[in-house]
Amino acid sequence: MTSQAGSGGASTVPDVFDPGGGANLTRVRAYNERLVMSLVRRHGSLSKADIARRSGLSAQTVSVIMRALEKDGLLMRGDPVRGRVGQPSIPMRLNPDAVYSYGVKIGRRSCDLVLMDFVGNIRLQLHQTHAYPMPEEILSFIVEGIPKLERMLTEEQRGRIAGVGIATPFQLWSWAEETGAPREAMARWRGFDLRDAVAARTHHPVLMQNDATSACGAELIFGVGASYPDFIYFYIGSFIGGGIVLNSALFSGRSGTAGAVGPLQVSDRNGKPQQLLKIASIFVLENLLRERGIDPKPLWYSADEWIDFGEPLETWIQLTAAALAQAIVSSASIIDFSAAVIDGGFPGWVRERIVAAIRKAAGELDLEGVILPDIIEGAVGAQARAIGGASLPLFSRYLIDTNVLFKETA
Amino acid sequence: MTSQAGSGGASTVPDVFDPGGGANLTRVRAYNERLVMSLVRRHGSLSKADIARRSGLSAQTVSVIMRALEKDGLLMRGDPVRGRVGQPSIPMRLNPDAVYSYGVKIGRRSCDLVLMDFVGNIRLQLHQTHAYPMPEEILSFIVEGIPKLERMLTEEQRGRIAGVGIATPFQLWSWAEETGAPREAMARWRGFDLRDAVAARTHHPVLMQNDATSACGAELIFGVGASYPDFIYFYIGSFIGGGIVLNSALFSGRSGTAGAVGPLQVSDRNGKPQQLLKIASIFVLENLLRERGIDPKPLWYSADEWIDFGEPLETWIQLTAAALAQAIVSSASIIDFSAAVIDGGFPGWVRERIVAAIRKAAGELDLEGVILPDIIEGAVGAQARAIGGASLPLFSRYLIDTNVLFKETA
DNA sequence: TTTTAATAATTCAATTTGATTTATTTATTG
DNA sequence: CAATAAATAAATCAAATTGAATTATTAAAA
Repeated sequence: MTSQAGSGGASTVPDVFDPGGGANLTRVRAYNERLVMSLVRRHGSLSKADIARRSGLSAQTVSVIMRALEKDGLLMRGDPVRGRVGQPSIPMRLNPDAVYSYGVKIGRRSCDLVLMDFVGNIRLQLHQTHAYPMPEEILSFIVEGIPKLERMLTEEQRGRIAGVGIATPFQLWSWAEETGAPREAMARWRGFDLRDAVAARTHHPVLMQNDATSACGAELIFGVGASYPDFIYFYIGSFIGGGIVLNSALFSGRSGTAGAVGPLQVSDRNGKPQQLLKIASIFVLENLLRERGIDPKPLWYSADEWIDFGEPLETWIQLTAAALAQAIVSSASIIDFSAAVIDGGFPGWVRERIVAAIRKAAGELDLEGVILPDIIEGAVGAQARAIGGASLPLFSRYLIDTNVLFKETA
Repeated sequence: MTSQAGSGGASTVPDVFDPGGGANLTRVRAYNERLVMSLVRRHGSLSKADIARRSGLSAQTVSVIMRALEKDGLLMRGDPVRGRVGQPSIPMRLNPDAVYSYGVKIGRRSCDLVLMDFVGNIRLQLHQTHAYPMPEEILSFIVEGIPKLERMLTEEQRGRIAGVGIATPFQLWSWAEETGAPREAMARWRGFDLRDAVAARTHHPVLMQNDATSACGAELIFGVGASYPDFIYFYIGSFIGGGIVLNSALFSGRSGTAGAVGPLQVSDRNGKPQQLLKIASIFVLENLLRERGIDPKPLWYSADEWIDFGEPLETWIQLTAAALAQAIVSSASIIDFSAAVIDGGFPGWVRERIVAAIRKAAGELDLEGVILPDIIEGAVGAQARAIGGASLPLFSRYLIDTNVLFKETA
């Protein structure tokens, strides 16, 4: 039965890979608490009886859990709802001030530090622009920015900060060529562990994740996640990236690069196989503009201030849409996603045009045997990456996550 | 924050999609029991202390669980292992006779009914060939075959049958054209629910799953699953199909079609975008042989009796490998699979040549930004689909499955 | 060769945790 | 006032953990 297993490619293979660890009572409680909070978050507000029905837990269990969460300040009771037979129900909702967390977004032209509350509102914010990102500069921006923001909080509020989540492109050094940053300068990112560096200079827990994956996470918690249990997310930035949600959970994979989407093979307009990121990225539009003697700078001032560049923009949109349509069909035949979510560093009217073009292009492909996912626009907006970063510490402490139940077996 | 969510494509969208239900004590126990059995299965045999270390559960808990499983006849104790300091350990292994289950494979030219034991050995077997599969014939074969096999078992053994698992291609009627079956006859599969029909005529629980997904499941439990926590699986039959394993669990997706892989977009030799199944399927080889005036029948007698057709076979292998290489790279940029497993309805030497050709072809693609999965041969062999079918009832009752912990909230 | 120490596997008994069950109270509509 | 639904208190039950004890073995010292 288990005769031979092929000789494998290059990497070494673990002898036997164990499934997750065991479950116990304490973990069940932690899991159920997170479940309750996730349900409340999803629906805005729910009564204890509602939660009991939706979770399948007994009313008493839910009552105990929710009273504890209320006592901890995580939940707040709303005004009793009358008008139906029986005792009025008391809707419970998340206390926006229960938990804060920092989100950092590192971009090609700018860097953001935001303080987000428990329901996803940005409360405080710092912004810095740069010609190209440098490790030392970014590090100071973060570790000096944090106390700067904290001076605007009370002692009590500072105690409710869950941590710092950094959303950054991976392998920053490989940007150099296309973005015009000096190669030697960018090479300094190699071997520089930003997470460790920040962690060494703040007492908050620090988490780091790919920027597109983070934006995807923001969409899961605060955007389309409530409507779609699984989706593939594309974030069109300087380079296109993405993320994946399965069973209402961010799936980042064994190596953390699931949903990278950039290297997806698509056919270009000449029918040649090509990587998706060589077509559906903003740097391509930038080059297109330069070729036509147009100054591409307006692309970088602010995502909301693009001007309509006319023909080159339309050309780029068409090529991008054709490539994304293929990518969506391919991904749908691997995982039956219920939606493909499109967002990026551009204004809403560009996103709208891209989505419309993708829908059109997808309709023209051979769809036999595939169920085409709903192709929709992202709902979170320009700060998706920073918000996704900020939600990392929330994920790790308050949001539903199957892994809460199982022990680490290291 | 949650302003607009795009207008969606065609399908209707649920208002809010809830996460899974709550967890409780009984379910924790059920989960831990399955975990113990999965660990024992993976490793062949393990002592209680080994299980405690690997699961993170306390020694006492493991002791209680395993004694109960032994009492139920699911586990057997082996000979004490001496030679190390301390009390000798008692290796526990699965009792092969603890549970039996039926597996059905419906194929283009034949149908199999097997009785599998708890460790994946086929104990009894029926085989039937046909020009093309017809609902009534298949149904009689199954419901008459079951009592036929059961007459060879003792009363006691019959009581230990977990159920029937059917592995079948979906949408059988859409085969007609390429396989030369009469279109009207195949149309009878439309609206025929084989699962219900079988369930109505046997007292065993009946489960059904796509044939390629089933083969993938067999590979997970009895094949390469122990070495790779996540992989994409390709089964090259009349039409190529596949399956997906994530976190050591079969992922079949919302609609059950995850891992269908057939509609994956790849470039054909002329650079045109084409569906994978139009290139990497055995019916293509069949047509190739016919074009050259060669009788393709040897393809269908038995998977192990192919003859070397020379040039047309080599051509098909090269085209198939080129297409699969692209499919693997695309899938790896969506999910960072650790392996791509190749199997199909052909002899081992063909599989070997295909895998070698894929490795070569993959090396020639643009791999920037992707980690190429190990490309390996399937380890289970010709009966993978039937074995995968038979393991469905095992999955549903004895194998680890995160869902065991959570309530159905319907 | 005998004795003693160390170690590992296993199990027993008591404790703790947390969900469920049952019964009760409260607030509302019709 | 009857019916109904929400919420909760007390008692019960299931299962994992903790700490201690038992058993079987090897390794090393006398």
